[in-house]
Amino acid sequence: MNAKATMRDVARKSGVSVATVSRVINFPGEVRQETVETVNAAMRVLNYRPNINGRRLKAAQSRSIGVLVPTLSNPVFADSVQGIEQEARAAGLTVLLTASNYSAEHEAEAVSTLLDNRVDGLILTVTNADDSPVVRMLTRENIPFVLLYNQPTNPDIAAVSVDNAQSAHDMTCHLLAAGHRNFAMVAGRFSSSDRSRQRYEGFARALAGAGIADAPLIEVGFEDTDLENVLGGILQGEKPVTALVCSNDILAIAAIGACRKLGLRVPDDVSVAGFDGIAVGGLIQPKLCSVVQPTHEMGRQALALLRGLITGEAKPRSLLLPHYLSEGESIGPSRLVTSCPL
Amino acid sequence: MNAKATMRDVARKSGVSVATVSRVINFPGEVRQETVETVNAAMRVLNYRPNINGRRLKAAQSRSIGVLVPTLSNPVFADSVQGIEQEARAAGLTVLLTASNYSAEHEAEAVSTLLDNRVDGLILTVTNADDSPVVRMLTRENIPFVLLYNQPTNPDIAAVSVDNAQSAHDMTCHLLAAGHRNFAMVAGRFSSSDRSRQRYEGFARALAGAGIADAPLIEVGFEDTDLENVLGGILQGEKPVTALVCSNDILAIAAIGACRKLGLRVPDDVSVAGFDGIAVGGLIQPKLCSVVQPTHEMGRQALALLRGLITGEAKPRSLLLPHYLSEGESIGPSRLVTSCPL
DNA sequence: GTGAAAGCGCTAACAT
DNA sequence: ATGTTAGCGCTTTCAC
Repeated sequence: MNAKATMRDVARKSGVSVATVSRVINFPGEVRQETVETVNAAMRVLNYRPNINGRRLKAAQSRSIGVLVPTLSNPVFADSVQGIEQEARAAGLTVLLTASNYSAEHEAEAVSTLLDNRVDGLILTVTNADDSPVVRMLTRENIPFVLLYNQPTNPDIAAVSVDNAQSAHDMTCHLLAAGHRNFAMVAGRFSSSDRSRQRYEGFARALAGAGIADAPLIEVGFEDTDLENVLGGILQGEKPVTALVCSNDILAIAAIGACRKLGLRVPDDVSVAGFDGIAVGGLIQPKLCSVVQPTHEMGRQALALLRGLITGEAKPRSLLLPHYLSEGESIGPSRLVTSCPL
Repeated sequence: MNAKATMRDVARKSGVSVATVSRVINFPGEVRQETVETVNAAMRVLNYRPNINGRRLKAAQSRSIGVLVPTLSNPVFADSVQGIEQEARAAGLTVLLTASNYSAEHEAEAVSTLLDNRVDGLILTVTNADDSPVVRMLTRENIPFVLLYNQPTNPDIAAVSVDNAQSAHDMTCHLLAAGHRNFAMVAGRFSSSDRSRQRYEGFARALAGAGIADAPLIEVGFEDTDLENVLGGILQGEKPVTALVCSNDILAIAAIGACRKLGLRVPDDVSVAGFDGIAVGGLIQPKLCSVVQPTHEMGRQALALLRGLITGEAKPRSLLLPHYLSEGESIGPSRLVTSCPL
């Protein structure tokens, strides 16, 4: 039925030319008031809706942006997408969304699809910002883009993140100050997340500064929710770990669950620290101690920066947003501190 | 620099016509092998990328779909979007995402923007499926769409959901069976969520069946995370509520937190039930007892149905997917059950 | 197997 | 203030 009225139909119906209709839509000020009304009436009657594809073809820009995140299942990403989407809506930009499932292959494909869609720019989280085919492609093709959560070494790459290494360092020092000496880190696969690696580096550096060199690193897949087996060994050995630093909150929450199953109390027997500061961390028992990132704000800022890049008003730059340690009951003093004052 | 090679550039470079280039892209079988290779080579050299807007303008369909959810901050929506996105990617469809923040006004605007983008169809969760300007608009404009989570009365509207009333009924019966007689429901604003209302109806019906008529209803905004004040009254009065049914898991988790702050133990003093079955519910202590919806699968099915509607192979229909009660420790016997066998 | 040309719906000179 | 017209990049008859 409603075979989509075109501008011509509107023009015909209101007895003007298509140019005038176009003007009514884009620059109503340049058209006589009376004509404007006639045309608007015709549009309403015909239930006219401009075909954005015609416009885009002409304008050579789409007023849309692409967003690529590893997954929406981790609230840290969902929240920033929420922030991006809000800002984008306010700016009249359409958001095209895709997820990579932490796979570098999917990343490349997904970005390619986004580019096929002629997005004006992209916001994305890649597995490894310092060695990314996607980043190279975008740079080569001269497409405005902003990395989110990634913290690239190259300062000429636009990025919005927290200082991953530094914040992991902070968290580790916090645990050292609580008397812990026996550490382990549970980290998402480095090959899937440079953030995870950077956080590990901060962790290791803090320990090195305290003269601790033997903290085990446990890399896990991002789907692993059952940490019981993998943690059993280090938590129950003869030199049991008392402080578990996790590279994100999802892992931390899973770790707390695993501890419990192993009959260990958190934080009495083992302290658990997380990363990201997702909302549920504050709702669980014990409240999760975490490095809080301003996720929503990061999304907004990423979009703001991207808009600048698109218009050419901004140059690519790395934004390091402030992080902080949330208060939380998942961290306590080391049970092994007996007679050894720090 | 890279002023975007067009099909003409490729044609010129490879000494053929644009028609042939187009064929190489769309029907390589119809072109001589040798030509195909020449053209492909030219495309590679020129770093050619088809302009989808030209194609869309011509084809009058966009191979894109719009997705509208209340928020991405609730995992129940984030997860289904994840499911939609996965399926869409597999089907070569682009996803345009927007959020309404539970506002009917935003809904209308957002859908309008999506339609401006000439999406082939939409998947959306509206505040009230039975009285929705958006649903009317889509129906009028004859745009394929599938409601997600909404459970409309009209069976001719395509929808994918669980049976909200029935599942709330199930949950309430479960609590009745545990000996509870003093109920309250904590529900998201009915004006923002028809699901919430439907769940309340199931709740009320179950209680009516048990001869209980005075269970308080507490409607809260979707941003309310602090339930302490609002729950204090009913949990500590002279006839304290022992069973709290919440219209979603976020509320339930917040409710458990509130109980704790009020000095009440869950489930010893008060049982708390949730809705949705989000993953974190299984990670908190006590494990949340909830009505589980197959969120991811619902997203996938919604997309599958939408695809059918778009191609015309399917007719609109309401899909009711099975729900189940998760095991959880947030529900226990009523502490008031002393000598009163059910 | 390949090319010429029309046209998708829109915008923007340019003309009146 | 309004109309005419030439494309934007692509697909698709229809010829050859």
